[in-house]
This record gives sequence, C-alpha cells and structure tokens, in this order.
Amino acid sequence: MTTSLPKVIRVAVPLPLREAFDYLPPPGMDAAAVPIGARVTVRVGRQRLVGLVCEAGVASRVDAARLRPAQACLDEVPLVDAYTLALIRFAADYYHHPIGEVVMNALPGLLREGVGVDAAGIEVWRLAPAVDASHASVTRAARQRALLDYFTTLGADRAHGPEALAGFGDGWRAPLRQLMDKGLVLRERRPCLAASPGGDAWPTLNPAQAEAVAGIWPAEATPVFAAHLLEGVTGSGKTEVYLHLIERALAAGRQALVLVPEIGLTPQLLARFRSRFAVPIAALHSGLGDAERRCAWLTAAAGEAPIVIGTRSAVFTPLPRLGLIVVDEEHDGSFKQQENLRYHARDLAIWRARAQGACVVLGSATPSLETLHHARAGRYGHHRLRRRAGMAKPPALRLLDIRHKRLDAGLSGPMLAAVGERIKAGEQVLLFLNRRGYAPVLICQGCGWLARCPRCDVPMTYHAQARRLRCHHCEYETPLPAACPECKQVDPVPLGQGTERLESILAARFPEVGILRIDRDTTRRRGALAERLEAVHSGDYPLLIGTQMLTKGHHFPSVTLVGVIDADQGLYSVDYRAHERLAQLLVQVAGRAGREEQPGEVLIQTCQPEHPLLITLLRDGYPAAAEVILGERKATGMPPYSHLALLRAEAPGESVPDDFLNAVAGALSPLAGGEVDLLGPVPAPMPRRAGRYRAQLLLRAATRAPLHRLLREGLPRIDALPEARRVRWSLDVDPVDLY
DNA sequence: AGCACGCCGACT
DNA sequence: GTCGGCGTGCTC
Repeated sequence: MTTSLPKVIRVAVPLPLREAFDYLPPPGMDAAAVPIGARVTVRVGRQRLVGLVCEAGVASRVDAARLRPAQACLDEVPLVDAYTLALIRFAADYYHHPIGEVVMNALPGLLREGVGVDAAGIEVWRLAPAVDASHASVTRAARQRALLDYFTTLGADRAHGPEALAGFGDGWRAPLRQLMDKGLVLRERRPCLAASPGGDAWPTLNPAQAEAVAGIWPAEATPVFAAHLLEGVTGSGKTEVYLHLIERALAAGRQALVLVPEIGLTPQLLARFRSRFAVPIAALHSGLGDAERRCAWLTAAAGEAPIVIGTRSAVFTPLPRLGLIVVDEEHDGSFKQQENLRYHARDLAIWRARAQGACVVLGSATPSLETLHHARAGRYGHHRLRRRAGMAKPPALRLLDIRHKRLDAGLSGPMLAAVGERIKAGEQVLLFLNRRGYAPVLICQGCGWLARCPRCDVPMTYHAQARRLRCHHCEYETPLPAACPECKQVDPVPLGQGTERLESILAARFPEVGILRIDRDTTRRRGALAERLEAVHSGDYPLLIGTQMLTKGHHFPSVTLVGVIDADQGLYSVDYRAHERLAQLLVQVAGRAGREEQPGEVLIQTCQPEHPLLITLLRDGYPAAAEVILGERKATGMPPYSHLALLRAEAPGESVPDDFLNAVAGALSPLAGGEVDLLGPVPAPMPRRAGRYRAQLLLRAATRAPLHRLLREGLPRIDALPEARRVRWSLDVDPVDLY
C-alpha cells in the first residue's frame, strides 16, 4: 500500500517569515486547480489571513499531520500574473525580505485585505437636473456654495470624482453630503476608468528629441528588452520624448508604465498625458482613496489601461502587455523605499523590463552615478538632450566666496545686492536653504550650553514663530527657555540660519516686498503646498524662500535669480553620496531659473570656492562633475565600483545594538570567504534617535554574487542569534544613504 | 507580526 | 493564594 504525498498549495502569508507556507487546497478543490497568483484565506495559528498562492499542486515540504486546508480561494483567475509573481519572488530574494511582506507592498490595500475584484466602480457626483442657479437653499454655507458653484459652472452633463473634488480641501465630503441631502447633487457609480479625452496636437520634435525617440524605439518596432539613459538638461523636453515613446508602445499594442517621483505626479502632468492620449490612463499615487486605487490597479492588471502612471510602488502593478517603462527623474531618492521592504523601484523596473521583454528608459538631467556607470559601460543606450527647448541660454552659475565676509543672517553683501537688483527690476528671486526653522542651534553666551534633544542628543532647532525648540529627528519639543538651565544667564541666542530667520531678515531688509516661504512648516496643512506653489505664479511674491522641497520638478518661469545660501553642508558631510547629491541639487535648483526669454543666474555661497567638485561642476557641468565623483568612488571602492548591504540595529540599551552586530559579524565572518568585507559595527551617524541607540554593520563586496550568497546563508544564522531578539534590526541591500 | 506558554513580583 | 510582567518559541 502506498500513501502518496499530499499535494498542496504554497501560500505567501503576510508575516515576517522567510518561507511560504504549505496548505491543503480549500474544500472541494484540487490543489493543482488552485490558480497560481490567486488569493486564498488561510488560518495561521489562530489568526485568519489573506495570502497569495505562489505554487500549486506541489508535494508538501512539511509533515502531512501539520497541514491545514486553506479556507477559501478568493479569485477564480490569478489576481497577480506570472510576470508580477516573478517580480515579487525576485524582490523577496534580492532584498532578502519575507515574501509575504513583498506581496503586501505589491497589492493595493483593499485587495490585500481580501476585498473582491468585481469592478464596482468609483463614486462620482453630478448636479441634479434643473437646479435653480440662484442656489436659494444654500445661502450661508460657504463650502457647500463653493462646491455647488463648481458643479453649476461645469454643468449637469459632467460627473466629478473624488480626484476633482479633493481640490476643495480636506473636508469636502461633509458639505457634499449636505448638498445631496438637499437634492441638489446626485451620486452615481462610474465604471472604473474612463478614457481620457486626448485630442491635443502633437508638437514636432526637435532633432535631438527625434533622434532619442528613434534610437530608443524605432518606428514600427516590436519591443525587446533594452535599457536607455535619457540625459536631458532641465527644460530640454524629456517629457515630449516619453510621450512619443508611449505612442509607439501603444501602436505596438503594448502597455506603458511611467514611474515618477513622489512630488512628480502633479495634476498638470496627468492633464498633459490625458490631453494627448484618448485611452484610459491609470494614475497610482498616495492621494488616492482605497477604492480608487483598487480600481486603477485592476484596470491596469486587466490590460485595459494602456498607460499607468505612478510612484514607486506602481512598479509592482501587473501589466500583461507591458512594452515600455519610463522612470522619470531616475536619480530621485523617493524611488527607494526607506522602510520595511527597502527596494529601489528603478532597479526593479529594469529587472522587470528584462523579464518581460520591455524597453526601459531612465530620464534625468542629473543621472545617478550607477546609471551613468552602466551607460558608460555600454550596458544602457545613452541619449542626450543638450539644449533647452525654445530657450537660448542655460543659467549662469557663479560661486560667492563667503570666507571672512560679513554676513547678514547668512547672506553676503553681493548676494543681498543681487537680490535687491532683481527685485527692483520686477523679477522673481528664489533663495534656497535646506534648513527649516529659525536657527539650528540655541546657545548660552554665558557658559556655552546648547539646547539638545534629550532623546536624540542633537541640537534642537529654534522655531521663532512658535517660540519653541523642536527636534528635527523626533517628535520632541519644548517651550523656548527664558534662561540657560546651567548658568541662569538669560536669553540664549540663536546660532546659524534657517528659512524662518532668512524670511524675517529679508522682510526687514525689503519691507515692501512680498515673501513666500515654502518648507515643511508652511506646508503642513493638506493642500497648503499646492496653494503656495500656485501663489508663486501670482506675481505677489518677488521673493521665494525654500528648502529641498522647492528643488524638485516645479517650474518657476519668472525666477531669474537663484541663491544657494549654504552649499558647504554637502561638501563636509561624511556620507559617501554627499557629493553626488550636492551636484544633483545644485543643477536641479539651477534648473528652476530662467525658463523663458530671461536667462537665469545662480549664485552659490561657499567657504570652499576652490573645491574641485564645485569648480568642475561650474566650469564643465554635471557630466564632468559626475566623472570626478566616479573617480572618488573608484578610489575609495564605493558603489558603483562595489556592492553594499547595510545591517542596521537599534535598541533602548546603549551597548545592545553593538553587541548584536558583533555577534552578527562573528556569525558572518566564517562565511565571508575573503570576498566580502565586514565594515563595523560602527555607531550610526546619529548614534541615538528618539531615545534608541543605533549602530550599523556595512557589508561590501566587489561583485554581487558573494554578497548575496553570504546574506542567503547568513540571515538564518542571524535570526537564530539570541541577541537578535533584543534589538530591532533591518537589512538594506544597495543602501542609498548610510543613515 | 500575533499569540500562547511559562516562570517570577505586588495585589485582592 | 492569584494577576500580569515580557522572554521564548511557533505559526503550514
């Protein structure tokens, strides 16, 4: 008598477990009949979870006695296609992350929770027929009135989804409900995704653009895997190249995926796509409601949305007919997820394109060094757009030596004079300072005491308007101390510059001039950033002050002068990527200026005017600066000339992370085989944060294979260390910063 | 991650 | 005498 091994389904469950679990098929089903890529509900311990079927009809790896049947199969057909499942598997493998948690990243919330896929559509609202235009029943409620005016202006023929109404601020649902109760507005359901109007004219490409398009996707071609770098200075018309490439992909019957940075997915960009292509376009971004997200995702997965535009996580969207992936601003840090599964969407996009036989285009004015390195080695096609479309001159960059100069709130005489001139000429000025608050330090002049965060050991930032000290690394804040707690001398003084101080100094200096400050403090409220960006174009604010926030994507056509208050932070930093980031930042911030007939000027204050990086960047531009930085990386053996993985650990006890990482180093070094360097453990750049001590261990190897072999063999040993349960630890493969 | 089991301090 | 602290181990 033979007992055949039970055939099971292998299910990725949303738990931090390295392996998928085996289950007997749901009642009444044959294991081999359960669709791979379908969701099932299973019991794990005593909890009920939704998991994803990775394999079906396979022999179990565990004792038959331990097997439980899955409860139910939620999808008749695979929710996740084979390509996407392969991507999920690869990501779990490459980032050494539990597969169930990778699945969590790949699925929209509702589907993750087991909601059905029957496309119920999304809510839309329209004006009821024959509504009295005087709105007699809405007299005093301003928000209802604003909504009703909007509905009336656009007429009863048009229905409006949550996306359109979100422009009315956070609480638009309450006044809308009032309007529905009064019978003025009707609710209905719209099937998932309607086609965009399209219809806009297609401008003729300039020669460089045409050459790039032809080089990346020749007319009438069917796609095969290829990666391309599209290096185009700000304003050179990269988006137009993308649009033409997408047109070719659609003509070949393929889908296009466009990945953009978090702040890059603006209504303007979407409008541009929608006015070009008369097809359904699925937009996946953080502002979507759960139902909308599920809807857009399902439409894409069904192959019914030929174009999908989204941020980082959109790289996981199933696209059965994928032919083209565009990664716009590929150097942008938001493509790297910095928690849980620490994946890089650009890198996964390239893997995915290869696996699915698609073409991938990485676009940037300031490509990452990794991408440049691949392009130089001939692994990626390299296409350049050197000229700004329709504009004569790129902005002129100039260094201002501020050594031994009298500074007024960090502003040198020449900077102030230049600002004054531009304002007098009726032009707009943007001052960039990557530090919010009034001053980064508050110090006692009597004894040198300075206010530190008790949980992070770093100086607290003084916020003048709030009259409080805030830690920028945790939630801690206190009222402004009237006197030094050590020596009792009154009025500790602010030291250094923040955007708030810059604003107050400039307000005193240019009392008649409108100043607009854009940083996290002035844009905390939902919609406030959009309002302020709108205000930039109103002409009421000749002076703009901003942090990092302002350097990305937004176009300020009437800005003719950009002032960089402090370029030196990026020169002194210990992080190996600081120079790359500084070069990208300076070029990107310069790109905000002089987009029209007026040529722009960029003034950069520095104490290191002879620094080779700055000299090269100003004289020869970003590509030359990138060469310099690549040389530094080669000399120090850092990426792209090596491969890194970073183990981070934190715990409330001071020596606990270090003890853990020492144990890790002990467990890993016999496996390292001379091919992987174990650097550390060392304290993290911020050794204490939010009351927890932090340390890290860096793994470095010349090639990927031994590094990943070490991780594959070593992680189970780390899991087994007794020290491991006393710390919170995480692994970051290809870390982009060592914080 | 949950959730149980398990062995040591302050409470009805 | 119990309630509950969180260390340890398991979940197909």
